Amino acid sequence: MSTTTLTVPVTVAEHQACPATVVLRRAGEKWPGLILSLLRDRSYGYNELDRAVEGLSRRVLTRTLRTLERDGLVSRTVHEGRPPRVEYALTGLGRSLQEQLRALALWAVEHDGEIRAARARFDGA
Amino acid sequence: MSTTTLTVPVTVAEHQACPATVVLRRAGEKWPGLILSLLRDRSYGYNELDRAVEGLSRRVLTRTLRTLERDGLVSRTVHEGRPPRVEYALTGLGRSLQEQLRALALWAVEHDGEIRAARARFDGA
DNA sequence: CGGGATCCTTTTAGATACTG
DNA sequence: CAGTATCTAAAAGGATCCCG
Repeated sequence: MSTTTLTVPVTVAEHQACPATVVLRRAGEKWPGLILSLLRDRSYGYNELDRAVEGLSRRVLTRTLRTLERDGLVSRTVHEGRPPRVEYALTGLGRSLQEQLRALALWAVEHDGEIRAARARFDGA
Repeated sequence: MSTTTLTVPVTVAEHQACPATVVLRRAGEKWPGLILSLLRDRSYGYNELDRAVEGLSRRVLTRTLRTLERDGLVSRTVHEGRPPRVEYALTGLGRSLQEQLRALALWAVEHDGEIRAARARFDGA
């Protein structure tokens, strides 16, 4: 059994360079988590994603997909033909991350009541 | 055994209101994750945190602590005396979230190489 | 259909100075 | 010691128009 030691970075540079920080920040962005959730069930075309997610602008959708692709989380496959179709799907790495994010999402849903209660208490006082 | 179904919100409003989104966004902010990591081992005083985290401005530190406190993740205890001391510590809820975030951080560290390789591939092409 | 380019608004973070 | 107030900078998100 292997033990992984996770040291806490304390300087700005270390913190910013830490892979954990980078992943957390990416996950905390507005759309990537939602895109990864959708792709969990099946692959999507570009406009299909655009329609599936109301309120997401094409600029941001494109930027989000490029970033996910660059990080190896999502694959982009071009199918020639009429009309052309570009297919986005989770990679193995993407699926792996999606599962981690899902665990965090489940935590959030489970503890939502506690958080709301804490806020009510704080705001009341 | 209970089954929790996690539906994917598709509209902007749903997505923004979803507790999972809120938690992810908070976790993705620049400092909360680091603060929670530090508090995992022991409690800290205000200036102690300020010194421990190089490059974090007091304004942001205060705001971060207030938010964590409001969400019930961190407790703030005032010890009267000379000099006065305010002690910040994880609550049970905070500890619970910290463990989740730690799991994600471990994932990030484990898969950092894959992500970097994917980026190199993408940038090369 | 599947984008890229340009311009603008909102959100988040940081610098600096001051206070009970 | 433990903050607050004010102001500025940077990053994320969005609207709109154009193109192969």
